[in-house]
Amino acid sequence: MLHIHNSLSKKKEAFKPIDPANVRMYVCGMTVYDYCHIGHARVLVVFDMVYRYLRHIYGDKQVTYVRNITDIDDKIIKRAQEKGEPYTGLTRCFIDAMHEDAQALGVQPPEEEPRATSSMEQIIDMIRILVEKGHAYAADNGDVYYDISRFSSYGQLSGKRLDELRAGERVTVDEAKDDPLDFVLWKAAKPGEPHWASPWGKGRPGWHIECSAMSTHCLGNHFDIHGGGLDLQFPHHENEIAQSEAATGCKFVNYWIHNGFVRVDNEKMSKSLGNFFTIREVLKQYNPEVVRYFILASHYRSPLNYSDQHLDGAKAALTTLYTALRDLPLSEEKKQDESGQTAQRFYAALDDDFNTPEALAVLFELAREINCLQSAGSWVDAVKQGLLLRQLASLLGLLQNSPQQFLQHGTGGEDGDGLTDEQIEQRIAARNHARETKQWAEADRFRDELKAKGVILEDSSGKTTWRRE
RNA sequence: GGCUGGGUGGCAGAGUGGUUAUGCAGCGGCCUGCAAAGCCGUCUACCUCGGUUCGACUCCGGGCCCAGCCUCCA
Repeated sequence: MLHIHNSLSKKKEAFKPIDPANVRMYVCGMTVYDYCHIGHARVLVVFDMVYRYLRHIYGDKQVTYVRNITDIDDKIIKRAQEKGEPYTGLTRCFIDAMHEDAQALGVQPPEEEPRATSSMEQIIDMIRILVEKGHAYAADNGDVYYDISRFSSYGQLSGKRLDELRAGERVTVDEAKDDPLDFVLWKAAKPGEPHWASPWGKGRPGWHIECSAMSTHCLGNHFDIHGGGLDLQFPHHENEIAQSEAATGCKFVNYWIHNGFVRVDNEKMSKSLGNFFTIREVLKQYNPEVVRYFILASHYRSPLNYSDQHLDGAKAALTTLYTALRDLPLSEEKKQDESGQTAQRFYAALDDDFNTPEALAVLFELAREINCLQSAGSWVDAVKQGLLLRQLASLLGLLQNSPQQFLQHGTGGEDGDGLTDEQIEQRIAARNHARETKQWAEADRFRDELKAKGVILEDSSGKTTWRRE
């Protein structure tokens, strides 16, 4: 049975869906004013894995995954002004880029991808309800604020207490607010800013309210899982709970999942620190599957240190797995029996709060078994286990490419050596000709030349195969 | 300052009150014309000080160190 570490209770809990026929998950997506970085890649990949696993348990049609797009906010407006273009052009560009990045990483699209600008009706509606219920107030400056004092359990998710927050020196005082901790639901538009009409005048939504409005609109007032990066826990998710529960009168979310940060040199990767690597930058150097493996090789709640060494390690590990599959005919579509111990251990690992490192360890043991079966000549069993390996790995979105494709062209970006497959094959033939007449120096020269260009030759069972390192 | 989370072998990274994580790297062997890949074997661990226990890396307490949140951020 699946257990999830719930940020709300800070404990591992058995996962019990509200309705097993429709398991509902909402994840906070991107604010689209720049390219996605590796931190965003982690959110995309981690929750894609969660999504895959939920569908495995409850059925493909029984899981609804919603991931929003924030396509209007201060930063978007600022960036568009800097670039001297309409904000819609800017967001369109980065939404497309995000979709490209996600697809490259093998991230399956969610069922719904609501955008703030397409959800104004629901957003305004929720603010109106909050005002009517006395949980929000319109200030003199045209903004509408959420009244924190009316929501008694505020701080539950982030483990914060109101008096402690107030004691902190970093809460900025805004004259228009009744309480410095009140947060904005509706921002009055300044001249020249994009705006929408509302009962409180022209303006745009605050950041937090859009997620409350979109999630409850798409998934209902009460749903199963809400996820996002750890940095959203406070104040974003805390505020979402306050807004949603005050507006609907229902419990908002049962399980909160937060993934850990990506770090660079032991420091959080973030836009504000400027120490980020964009996904597309990294993909010039590494195969997207390597990036995916790198992300899943750590537990989702642990910090993930980014470096070339770690990606090189991920590539080596993935090469080992693909090598085990290399010589097997894996075209068969038949589903493999999963009642064996290996598959059970794999699923037990994922059941334990999505322990992907443990699950990967099982895959390596399976790979070794396949290699042993192959060298023992047990081809039927080797193929069976090979199919099982690929079947299990599909839950992680790994090993779905052909081994040949990964091993020969998996370097990421272009094959940098300028050699075509035919040229490589020609040299292999020339080398094997030399080997037949025992001209070893000549044969080694061909191999060394290819090695210098990053092409590794391997002679096994009377055949020569090649791969790029 | 308040509140979280964490400190595991050369590196990365799981886990457990007494028994092999796993990957990469190293070493020895098998295989190979030689390699590579693969297989077998093998060496490096559990921040520190106390406590509980027959026994703790694993539980409890103190300390040190690191990261994060308290402000936009996945």
